[in-house]
Amino acid sequence: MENYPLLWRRDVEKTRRTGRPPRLSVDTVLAAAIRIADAEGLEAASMARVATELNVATMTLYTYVPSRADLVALMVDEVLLERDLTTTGLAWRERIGHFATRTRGMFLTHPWLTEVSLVRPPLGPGTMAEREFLIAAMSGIGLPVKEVNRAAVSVTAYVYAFAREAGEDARLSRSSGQSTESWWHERGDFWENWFDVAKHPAMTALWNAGGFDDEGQTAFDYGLALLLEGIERSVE
Amino acid sequence: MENYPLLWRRDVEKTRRTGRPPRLSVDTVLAAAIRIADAEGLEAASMARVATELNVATMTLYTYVPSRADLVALMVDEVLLERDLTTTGLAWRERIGHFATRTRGMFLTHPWLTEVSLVRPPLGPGTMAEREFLIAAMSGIGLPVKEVNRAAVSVTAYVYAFAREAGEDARLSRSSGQSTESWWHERGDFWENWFDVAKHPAMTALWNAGGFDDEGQTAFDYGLALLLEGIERSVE
DNA sequence: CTGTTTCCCGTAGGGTATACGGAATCATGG
DNA sequence: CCATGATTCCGTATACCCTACGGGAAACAG
Repeated sequence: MENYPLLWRRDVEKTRRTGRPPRLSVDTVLAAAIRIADAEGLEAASMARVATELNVATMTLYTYVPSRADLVALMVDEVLLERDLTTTGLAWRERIGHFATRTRGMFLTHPWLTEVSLVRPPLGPGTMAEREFLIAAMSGIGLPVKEVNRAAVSVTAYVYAFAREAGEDARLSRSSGQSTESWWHERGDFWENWFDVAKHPAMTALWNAGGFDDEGQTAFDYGLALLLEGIERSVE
Repeated sequence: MENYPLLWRRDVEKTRRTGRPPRLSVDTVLAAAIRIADAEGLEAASMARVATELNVATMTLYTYVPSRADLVALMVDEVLLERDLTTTGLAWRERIGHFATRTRGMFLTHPWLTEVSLVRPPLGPGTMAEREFLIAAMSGIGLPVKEVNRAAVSVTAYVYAFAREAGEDARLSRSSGQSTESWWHERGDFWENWFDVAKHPAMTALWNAGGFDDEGQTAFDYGLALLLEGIERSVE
């Protein structure tokens, strides 16, 4: 695990001359694995399946990638980088909005990201580009040095929480063939047959007052605005 | 899936008289599964493994639980409920703090929760108790009806994001036998050998200014305070 | 003892990652 | 044209996963 030469392969020149030339490349393998995982989930992108897709034997993949864990790490860094956060001439709050949109899109395109842990991330270009983007956005707006990273981490956690939720929604919808909306609708009888009104007075009251009529994105926008306003206020 | 009688089994009286009496109970099975998952991860709590632990054959478990998916759903609702959010006489902000502490503790005790999706949650007492607690905390502080649920959802997402992170940390630490701190330390050479200072000026500048010296909890507290202050301000 | 109900469980089948060692293929130098 | 060395390619074998199906065993009521 943690194969820096592979993660940073674009920055390293290849000095390969002799020997049997490879039929594939790391990027070919990655592209196939990501394509399968996008459509059928991370588990479907098994070594055997990816190999079949590329018309080689399973063990051939181990020529390009040391292990499946490494393959997944490479996949993650790849989609983080491909999200392409670069912007020009945007104010810091707009940059955060851009970050949120792109991150959500990334999870929707690659729902298998929800099946991977990011607390020990691949130390590759994708991860680094994300940190640089956020630290840059939070720097130079007048925040005390000690608070720049705190603000970046808070916002990241908040944005990722909702993006991940969207990704999980997409993943479950594809794998079960049923949208989450339809899933809830199918469980409409729960509220009549099992929900105990007496034990849940606050929910019941709010329900009767129409407090649950929101669309999906509303809560996200509400909280993000509070966070960003709070950060802005701590500058003045 | 979605077996309400099992989820709400405590509210349903058992009318069992005749026939061979069971050796186990749903709660016994759940307890064993949770114990194994706590110590070795969700995958380790396989039907075969749980059965072995209880000295019965694998297929015997299917007498108590319809499928493994149902077992996991029951495990989730169980630990959500056992978190026990009940409080008395706390102000709303303190209640949210209580929620955060208990939720974090739950993820630390049961790190396998990070391997389960909660976007289509088990509709059992644990899930409902959580929603009731949060809606109750956000009600009666003067928020417009439309904003009560938005505030509850925002805060939930934020709190869960950090709690989940703590759980993933615990899970990886146990499964790899290495703490995340030691993991980072082991990768200290990354910054010297692979990190491209020229491409990451904002990170580099902040690093040199000592902006990355924070402890873990600091960022969480920082953002939660902003969120709660924002909610409070929208009341006045 | 009989009838009834319920629990208990053996079998069988299609998937998974990867250590190891040998075969296939290519560029080069003589 | 052949020998050499480097590299890619891949067959095999292992232990575990979930669960449909249906028959055998056990306990209780009367």
